[in-house]
Amino acid sequence: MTTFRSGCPITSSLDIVGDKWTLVILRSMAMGATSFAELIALPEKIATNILASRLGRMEETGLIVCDQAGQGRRRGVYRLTRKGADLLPVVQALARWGETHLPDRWTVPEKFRDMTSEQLIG
Amino acid sequence: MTTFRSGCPITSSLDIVGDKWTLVILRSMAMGATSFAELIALPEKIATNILASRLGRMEETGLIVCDQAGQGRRRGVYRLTRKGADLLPVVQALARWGETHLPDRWTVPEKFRDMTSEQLIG
DNA sequence: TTTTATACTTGCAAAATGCAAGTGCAAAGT
DNA sequence: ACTTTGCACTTGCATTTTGCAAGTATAAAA
Repeated sequence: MTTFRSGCPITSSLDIVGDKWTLVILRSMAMGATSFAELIALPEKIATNILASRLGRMEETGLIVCDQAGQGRRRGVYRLTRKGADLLPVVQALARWGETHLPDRWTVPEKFRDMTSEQLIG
Repeated sequence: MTTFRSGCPITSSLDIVGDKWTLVILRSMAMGATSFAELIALPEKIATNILASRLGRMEETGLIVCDQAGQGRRRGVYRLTRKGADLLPVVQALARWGETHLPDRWTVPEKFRDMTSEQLIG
């Protein structure tokens, strides 16, 4: 269970997504990733135990759902919920800041820049 | 020195501001805090060693500057740079998400919601 | 039926964070 | 002048989070 540092909505949001990996995973899912394997293959090289733990917490906090989840392994695809997709403006703002203020970064795809939360959950 | 996990501007931004405290400090400075003491008094209760270390790193990465810094203690006031102030959209997006999706959170001041980066550095 | 791929778990090392206490300096009080 | 108070830290150590390497369970493919 998440314990909030204060009632501030900014701090509380950070208590949920303000770790090293959650928003990176979210970015990748916004760009189309749906499986554990795809997320392991990212250039950022997240460790398997961290990914499993982050996906678990993101499911708990309602940012993602896992279709045909249930018994054993091979758990099917992860999808963003409305709650998760609504974090897109945060990620887009980070992209914009990085492109403006950090040297030699990649350019994000145009479609990502113009995307809306609605498009992600369709 | 910051080591980036990849060339992605989103991930790289998170390599700079994606820890537990940096954006909370930034929020407080956007709302007017300028001194160590004011930041220690926040409801979030950041520890003194963490605050000192975060302020140091924020200065290194160019998010803030410290006026009349120099010898000994009593280092004067911290101010946001343009680079730091430009993170305001990220914080505003977090505020919006928190107010929408988390229960029983405070409401951020209207002036904060409508604020621009330019107003912060004046 | 052996191999391969996916989706994890486990054990332990390293790094980040947190708590409590102490330190150095300057201004204020007496 | 001398003590006290407040500010801005530092230090030492405990706890939590993250990271690496290896192993495990299941199912589909060969």
